[in-house]
Amino acid sequence: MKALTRKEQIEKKATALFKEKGFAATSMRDLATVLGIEAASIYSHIRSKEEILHKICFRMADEFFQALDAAEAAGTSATERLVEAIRAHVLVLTKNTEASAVFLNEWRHLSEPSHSEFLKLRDQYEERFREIIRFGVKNREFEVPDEKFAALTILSGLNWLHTWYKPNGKMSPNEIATNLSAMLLNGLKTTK
Amino acid sequence: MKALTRKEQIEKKATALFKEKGFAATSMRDLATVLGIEAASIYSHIRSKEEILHKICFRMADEFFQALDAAEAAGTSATERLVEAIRAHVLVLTKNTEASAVFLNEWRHLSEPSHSEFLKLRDQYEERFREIIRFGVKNREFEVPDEKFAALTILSGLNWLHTWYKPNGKMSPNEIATNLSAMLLNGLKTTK
DNA sequence: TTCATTTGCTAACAAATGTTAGTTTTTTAT
DNA sequence: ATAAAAAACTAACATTTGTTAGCAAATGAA
Repeated sequence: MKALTRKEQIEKKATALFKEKGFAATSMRDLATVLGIEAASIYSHIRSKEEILHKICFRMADEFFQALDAAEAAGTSATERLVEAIRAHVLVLTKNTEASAVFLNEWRHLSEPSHSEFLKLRDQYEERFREIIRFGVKNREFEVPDEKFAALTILSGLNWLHTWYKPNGKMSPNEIATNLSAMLLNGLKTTK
Repeated sequence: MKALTRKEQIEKKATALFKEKGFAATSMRDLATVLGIEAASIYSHIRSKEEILHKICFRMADEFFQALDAAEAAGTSATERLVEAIRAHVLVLTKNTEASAVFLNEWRHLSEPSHSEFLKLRDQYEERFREIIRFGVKNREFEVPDEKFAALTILSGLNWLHTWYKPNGKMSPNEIATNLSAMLLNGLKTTK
C-alpha cells in the first residue's frame, strides 16, 4: 500500500461516488463531504469535475489495452487468444470494479472532443475482439452467425461483471475468467 | 398508429432523453424544448420528473414479466424454456429500445420506496432464469459452474442489446434471439 | 527559524434546477 | 354559440450547481 497523493485520494472517492450515484448526480459538495473538506478546496487539486471523469475513463482505457496487448501476444490459436483476452479483460475489471463501472457507464458525460476520442478507443478495442473471432472462423475453430454480433455478445457478457462482483465472493477473478470463457466458448449445453 | 395522449407523448420524449443523456442530466427544460412548450406546462400533465421515470421502469418490468410468463408456459425441456425465455426477453428489448435502456440504466435514480421495489422485481426476474438453469442442470441438459453465475452471464449478454440494436439493421429481432440462444447455449466453438 | 509548498478555508458568483401559483388560450362536447 | 375541460403561458420561488478569488493554516525542507 503506497501512500496516495491528495489528488489520487480525491479521484478514488470520486470514482466511488460516480459509480454509486452516477457522474451527473454527484455534486462537488457530495464529494467534498466524503473527503471531509469544503467543495471549493477540491479545486486546489483539480481543474474541474469533468477532469476527474476524463482521468478515470482514459486511464481505464489504457489498462484494458495494455492487458489485451499482453494477452494477445500469448496465444497462437484463436481459442487460446480469445481465452487470454477474456482473462485479461476480467482481471482488469475485477481489479478495479469502481473505475470500471464509471468507464462503462459514465463516459457519455465527457464533452467534446474527449467524447469522440473515447468512442474511437472503444471501437478499436472491440475491433480487436472481432479480429480474434474472424481468425477463429477462418480457422474453423469457431462458428458464429456474425463476427460483430459475436464480439459484442462476448463483451456484453463480461461487462456486467462489475455490477455483481464482490472481492470476497466465492470465485476468484481467475476462476471467474475461466468460467466465463467456458460458458462463452462451449455454451451451457452438455452435448451439441 | 393510435393517437397518443399528451401525457404519453411527454413520456415518450422523456424516454428518448433519459436514454440519450441520462435521467439526472436531463432537465425539465430540455424536455420542454423537445416538446415545443415551456417547462412549467409539463406540470399540467405529470406530478414530477421522477413520476416519469417510475412509469417507464415499472411498465417495462411488467412487460418483461408478462413476456416471460408466456414464454415459460410454452416449453417442456430446460433448453426449450431457456430459448423461449431468451426470445421473449429479446423481443421486449428490441420492441422498445429506449425504454429498455432507461429501465436498465436509470432505475437507480428512483427514490425510496420505489428503488427497493424495483430491485425486488429485478431479483425475481433473475430468479426465474436461475430456476430454468437449475432445472436444466438436474436434467443433465446443461453443465454450468454455478447457476447464479450462468443466469447473470446470460442476462448480461442480452442486456447490451439496446446499445447497438437498430430497427433497420440486417438482423430481425427474431433472428437476433435465435443467434443469441445459439451462442449462449452452444458457444462459439465448432466442436467440444 | 524561515521560507516555500501544500492544503484548506470563507464568501460569493452566475447559472441551472424542479416546481408552484395564477392566468390565458385552445380544444372539445353540448 | 356556449360551457367545460385540457393545455399552455408568464412570472417567480427556493435550492442546488460548478467554480473563482483571496486569504489562512498546516506541513516539510533548508
